[in-house]
Amino acid sequence: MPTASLLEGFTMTDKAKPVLRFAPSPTGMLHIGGARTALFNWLYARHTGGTFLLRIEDTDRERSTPEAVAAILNGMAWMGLNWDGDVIYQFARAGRHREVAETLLKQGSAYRCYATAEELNQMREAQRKAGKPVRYDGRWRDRDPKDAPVGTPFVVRLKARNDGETVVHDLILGDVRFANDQLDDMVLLRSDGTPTYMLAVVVDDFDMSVTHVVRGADHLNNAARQLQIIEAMGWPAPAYGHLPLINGPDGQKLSKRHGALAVEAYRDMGYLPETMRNYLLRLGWSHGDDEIIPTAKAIEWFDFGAVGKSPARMDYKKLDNLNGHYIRETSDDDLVAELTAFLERRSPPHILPMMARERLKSAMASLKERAKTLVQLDQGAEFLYADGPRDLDAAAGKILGPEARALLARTLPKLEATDWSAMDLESAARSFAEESGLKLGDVAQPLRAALTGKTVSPPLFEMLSLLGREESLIRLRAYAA
RNA sequence: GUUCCCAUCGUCUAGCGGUUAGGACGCGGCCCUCUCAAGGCUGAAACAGGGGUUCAAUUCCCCUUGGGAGCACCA
Repeated sequence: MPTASLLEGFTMTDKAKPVLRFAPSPTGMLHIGGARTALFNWLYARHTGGTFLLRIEDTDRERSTPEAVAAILNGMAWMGLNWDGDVIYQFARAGRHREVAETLLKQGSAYRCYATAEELNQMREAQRKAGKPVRYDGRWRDRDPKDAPVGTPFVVRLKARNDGETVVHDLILGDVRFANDQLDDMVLLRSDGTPTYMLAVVVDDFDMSVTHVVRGADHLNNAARQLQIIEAMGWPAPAYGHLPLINGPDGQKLSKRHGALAVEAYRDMGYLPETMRNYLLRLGWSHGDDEIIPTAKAIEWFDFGAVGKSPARMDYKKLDNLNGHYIRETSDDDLVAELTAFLERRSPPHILPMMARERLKSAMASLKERAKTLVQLDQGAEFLYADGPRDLDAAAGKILGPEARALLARTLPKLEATDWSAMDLESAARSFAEESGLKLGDVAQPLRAALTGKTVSPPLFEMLSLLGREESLIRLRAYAA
């Protein structure tokens, strides 16, 4: 029976609507795979008007940390995945889990196993040597409890059926069948009396009225085992959906070696949450030929039927392209705010002066065309941050040789004669180039190098005008000879 | 080893028995152009292999091969 106290938190739960959950274990950051699992759960809940719960699986006291919990919550918040009701902490429910184990024990669906760790290791070793499948051999399954050694610690194991088969009806993979004799008697309660994950998920999902268990495909095998517990308790089974895993660009398992696994790392690399949602969604899910799928559309369209079955690889080039799209799509004001916040998050924080923000705002329309990430946006905007002559980067230094400096010097009077509007500046430069038998580009590149310190920038004459006559001339004169 | 899952361009994918096998990223070319982008046009690029089923297989079935996951008193 569900405990009353637990259900109180979910008064908003509509019994007729789906209930989904994301259930990470707080042993590390929210990584990209977890983020996608959370996203798919969230999308389906929002699509159906159902409920999306967050449960922290912290039954492993050794490895669970408060820092990891915070990281997961932050990651979810950044991704824009809001959950309904309060966060549920699994460890707090250990009493209830034990209660279920007791019930199982009482009704004969579970038994005490007194095998020691060394004993089990030997057993597995022998099985491996003999080339046999490695699994618990059921040595205490049918023993008379009277044989139990007194005062020895024991675990509680499920007395699983070993005939017939268990079928996982999967929303994504279809029916997956497991012969019951392949599944051994899993531990429900450890020798210290704490519940294992296998027991805890089943009990919590039932108590939380979860209707759809959607998680990584690494749990597919577990589904069969969990179904056995559910069957033993006579509970209704949830619908399952196992998402294919995400691999690294090389097709191998996504690991630290590929870098940047935590969702926060993507934030720090300058990706927008909307980009991450769109990218992760398309990694394994499709809607015809659609590529650009804003979150609102995703909610409208999402369904498990269109989830692919095969594992996908991360493609950073495509991520960049998508991010560039969403950066261009973002309003100039919002981007200034994003970039400002991004720079302030840095260590050490970079606080932009008011003047720089003003310039940023004016230049943003041009700047954002050229950036795929906030990092690139920052780099492209650097020349706006402070006054005075620019330091030249390598390429700009190469351009501003003696000849170019002389040309720059000859160009200056022509510019000074204008009203410093972009249009006037450009036509002055054009006619000067024509008179000198040069192309506009020949005249423009030295100007650009001196003005920005780089060979790449937003349109030159716009930038001259934006920086103003005074500031521009200071920068240009510094390199005119 | 064993159980389970998967298999269309380099990558993400559309396809749900009959298609010139489509789109996107990336790559090449052209156009635009003060640089770089953005944008437009365009090119190269795929049904892992072998058996069946069928008038007809990318599509359905089997095998092989290749990837991946699970096999703990972790989750």
